[in-house]
Amino acid sequence: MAKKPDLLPGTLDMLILKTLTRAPLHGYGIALSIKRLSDDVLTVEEGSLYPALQRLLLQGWVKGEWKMTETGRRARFYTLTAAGRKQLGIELSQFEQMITAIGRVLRDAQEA
Amino acid sequence: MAKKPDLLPGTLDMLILKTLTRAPLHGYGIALSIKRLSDDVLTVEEGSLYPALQRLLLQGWVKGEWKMTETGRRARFYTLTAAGRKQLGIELSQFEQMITAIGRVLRDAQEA
DNA sequence: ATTCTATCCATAGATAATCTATATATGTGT
DNA sequence: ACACATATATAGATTATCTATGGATAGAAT
Repeated sequence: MAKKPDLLPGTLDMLILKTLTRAPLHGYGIALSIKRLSDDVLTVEEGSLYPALQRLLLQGWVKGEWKMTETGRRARFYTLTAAGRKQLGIELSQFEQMITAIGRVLRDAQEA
Repeated sequence: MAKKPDLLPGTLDMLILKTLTRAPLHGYGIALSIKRLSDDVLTVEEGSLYPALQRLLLQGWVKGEWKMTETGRRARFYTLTAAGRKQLGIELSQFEQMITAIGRVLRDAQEA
């Protein structure tokens, strides 16, 4: 039985950046948001999430601040930076290009 | 400058299997076909292609036979097996599910 | 009180997929 | 002779993800 992957490799950073366009969120919240919006199809494991957030911090695409949640827990909230917003644009257009290209191969495009 | 990937990780096997539904092909031909159908967006490097073909052979999703090309070269032609056809179906539906789910996150789906 | 579940962070190690680079060989065109 | 397209293949590096932990706190349930 071929195991179903939790997400499409290469898309996690884009999903996180997109999620942060709505509002700053902590890691756990990001994971929950992606899971819920995707109707439980996409699951972001901690072992993928936190390394990804480290990557994004290092690139300067997000910044992090420790704050309190509404429920009185400390959590690190991530905010999209201007560079991050720009990066999201790049990733979105590359992704769309890829998907379109894959679609052409899958639909067995005959040359015009 | 973020380097643009040649393909979306996790999609290569599917693309190869799909390509073989048209006709048996050798490795080089598969790579060319994908490149052309995708309008040069998807490039399959040798270092990705041949390991992928080994995987597919090992799984029994394709079989390989040495033959002569029209131009008189020996080349290994790959043919889709019944199991391969079934696998392609699985991968196609998983892929579509993933893309749909990613689309929901990217389009910022509000709950109904 | 204690236990369970949910919330929250983070890392180590394994696994898998892809890319870079290289090696080999033949046929065609110039 | 030389370049280019055709054709296969592997070694090694890189990167991304997953599995499996480990910790800590809050709230609800028993």
